[in-house]
Amino acid sequence: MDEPNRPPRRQAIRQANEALILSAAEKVFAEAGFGGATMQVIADLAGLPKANLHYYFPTKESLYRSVVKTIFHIWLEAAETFDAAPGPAEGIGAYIDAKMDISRRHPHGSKVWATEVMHGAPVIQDYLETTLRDWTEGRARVIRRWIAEGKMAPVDPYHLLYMLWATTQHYADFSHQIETLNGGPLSDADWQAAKASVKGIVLRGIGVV
Amino acid sequence: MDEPNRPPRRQAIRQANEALILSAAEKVFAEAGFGGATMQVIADLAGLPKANLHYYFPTKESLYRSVVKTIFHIWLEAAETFDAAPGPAEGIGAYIDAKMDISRRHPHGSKVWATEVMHGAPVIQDYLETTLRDWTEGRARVIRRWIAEGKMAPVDPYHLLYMLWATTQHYADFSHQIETLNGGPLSDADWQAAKASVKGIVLRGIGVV
DNA sequence: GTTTCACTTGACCGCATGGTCAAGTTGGAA
DNA sequence: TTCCAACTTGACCATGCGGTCAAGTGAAAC
Repeated sequence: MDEPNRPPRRQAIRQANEALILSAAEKVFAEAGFGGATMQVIADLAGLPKANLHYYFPTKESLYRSVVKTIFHIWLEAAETFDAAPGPAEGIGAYIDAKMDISRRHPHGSKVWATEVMHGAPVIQDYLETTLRDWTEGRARVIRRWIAEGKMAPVDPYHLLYMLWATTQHYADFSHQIETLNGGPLSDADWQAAKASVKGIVLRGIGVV
Repeated sequence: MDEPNRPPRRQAIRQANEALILSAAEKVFAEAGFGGATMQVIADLAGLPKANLHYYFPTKESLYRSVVKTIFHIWLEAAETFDAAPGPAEGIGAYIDAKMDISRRHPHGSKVWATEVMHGAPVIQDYLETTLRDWTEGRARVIRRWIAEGKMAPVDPYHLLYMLWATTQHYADFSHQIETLNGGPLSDADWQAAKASVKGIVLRGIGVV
């Protein structure tokens, strides 16, 4: 972006504080929603005075916006797995793995994104209409090609993608419900089983393996 | 419950007003979250003075609680489809149909539920631990029986149920994203296609049809 | 050493919001 | 007709919140 020339020490402090605030904000926004979150609580969690938050992020909304964009870009990176794959077994299998890993490592971000979309995407509507639309159409083309090449069953690419998104993000967004039914947090083995189950049903469902 | 003896005319007014308020509250809570929703906005949407809301629902939280319980009971009714079915093709197929129909007819309620669970289920935790846990264990038993009878592939019942919940509710919770990608609201035909896609992938994925 | 400027922070402000209240109004029992 | 309880409603209050501000502090440039 447009980083002004800053001495390295200062810049390090800035980056560290911004990361601290973003991390705290992600958690608080996820657990309380935008309206329920307060700058004071975020400040306390970050270990900074409230006024300091407003120094780095002028308004609550600008802070929120940064949090939402962070998770979105993490997801976009997971897209890489989709592209270079020779067929659906590898491409979709790896995409499920990648998204499940993100659900495990960034559950807060996923929840913030979900809430944002449920509220009508007031701050990232433009992303939906540009970046996400392009990305989705691109993958849909790949899926249609695989179908044409006889590598998978003829399913609607969009509804398949919705199923992938829904299922993988469910493990982040509804983690509380899952953990309640599971009698506690998911272990490493539980996560492996979850990934295997999802991949098994989806891949067999689209005629692969 | 414990309805006091009330003259029929009065009771009709009461029921009508409560329904009016609940409907408005469901929409506002879904679109703004608990913290973002205001009693004033709900009152305006219901066409009643704010003080009147507090007459029927003493606090904002009690109103919210009623909204959450409403959608939960609607979902429980959809469970009926699961029980009497002779096998997974009919049982799970009908369950998907039922839940997709609910997503279409009650998108607001689904969003409120999703937000509630994402926030750690502060007001319905007991429901998760009792009603939902029992329901889930019951269906898991049915699925295991179907597997034992060779009627479907051996998949983990819980992860299968999570996939069903995630996928069907996605069409309600992420309706805004779906409509953006779709270029507008889903038509009757779109919904039919969605149901067919979901059923096709899931049923084939568990070795049915 | 001096100056400068990014950064820190406690105190403060205006406003919106959930909730209250007391004065009505209405429907129905006697 | 009388009376009571259910219901309605505008005005009001206390609180918590996002955001501001002005007085600091300390690291780097000269």
